[in-house]
Amino acid sequence: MSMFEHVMFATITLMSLDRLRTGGFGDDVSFLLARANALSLTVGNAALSALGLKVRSYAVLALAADPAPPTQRELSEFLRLDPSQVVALVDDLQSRGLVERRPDPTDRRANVVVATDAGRELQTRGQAATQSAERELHATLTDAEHASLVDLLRRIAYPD
Amino acid sequence: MSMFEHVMFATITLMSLDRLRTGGFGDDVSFLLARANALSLTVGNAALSALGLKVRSYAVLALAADPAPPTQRELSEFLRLDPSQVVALVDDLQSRGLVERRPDPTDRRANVVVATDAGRELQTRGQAATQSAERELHATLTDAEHASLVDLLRRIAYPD
DNA sequence: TATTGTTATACTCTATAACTATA
DNA sequence: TATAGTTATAGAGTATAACAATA
Repeated sequence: MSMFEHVMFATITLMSLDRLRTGGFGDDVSFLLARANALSLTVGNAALSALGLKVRSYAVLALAADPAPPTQRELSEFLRLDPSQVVALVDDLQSRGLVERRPDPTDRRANVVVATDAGRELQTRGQAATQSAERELHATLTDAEHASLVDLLRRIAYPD
Repeated sequence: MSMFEHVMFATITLMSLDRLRTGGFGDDVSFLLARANALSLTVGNAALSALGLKVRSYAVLALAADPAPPTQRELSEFLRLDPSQVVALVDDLQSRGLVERRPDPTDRRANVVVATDAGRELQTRGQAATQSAERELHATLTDAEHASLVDLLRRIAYPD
């Protein structure tokens, strides 16, 4: 079953799952987090696929387009990826001319990953695509609720 | 780098990532969702590993322990797993005597997955382990905020 | 000595298609 | 004709260790 079929099928048959989600388990934060994230990933990847990007590669590109671009090590920590996975992601984006590896002036071991002009252009389009997809996913949330969700998630995502 | 080392390292060096998460991208709901879920998964799997469970297998076990246990198809839809993955998960739990496949009285094609007594006992212990881990992860949230988070996540996880 | 990036490898998870038995 | 479960297989994602260059 393809992911698309799965999503459609799950939507169509969602009514029949009401009894499962009322069984106590369906209110588990970790479970809701997993399910919400799975939906978000599916929708995000679908929205980015026309640009040849996925959520992962878009995240790297977006951070590389930041005024203060990250080293590979910082990408690894921030995105919770193993350093060896960052190598593969950056290799791919670099081979497509979207990012460059530049020597870190303050540490010759480190590479700063910085978006090219083409990369910035694609990042802008990717941002529009993901924001549109996100709006669809959060359509029932008011602005205040959206802000509240960001605050609560941030406190879990970045335990201080 | 092992997952444990990664978590420790990420905690220690989190301060140095402040500038990344203030770059606009760090407030993305989809990104926060991914990061919060990754943390939740890591903590949950760690808490369950002593019981020989992971978040995935615990979820199946918990649903099988429900008074109205699910069919494999329902597990597939609810957990957003391909039916073939459910086969493997149930095979594993069944080989350990934690769940049984029972014929669905209303549909001879379907299997109802129901927890054994041993499965229920392990599920109880798993619930304690995950709840404890979850409390740690959400330590800074008040009860009202926790309830609010559940409500908001549920509206994203189950688009009605 | 410790850290950054890299390579290689094994492992887990996910996606896809084909099959069977029932509906 | 469609659905539930199963099997097999390929692909994507992840974990682990070892290495060269640099701190």
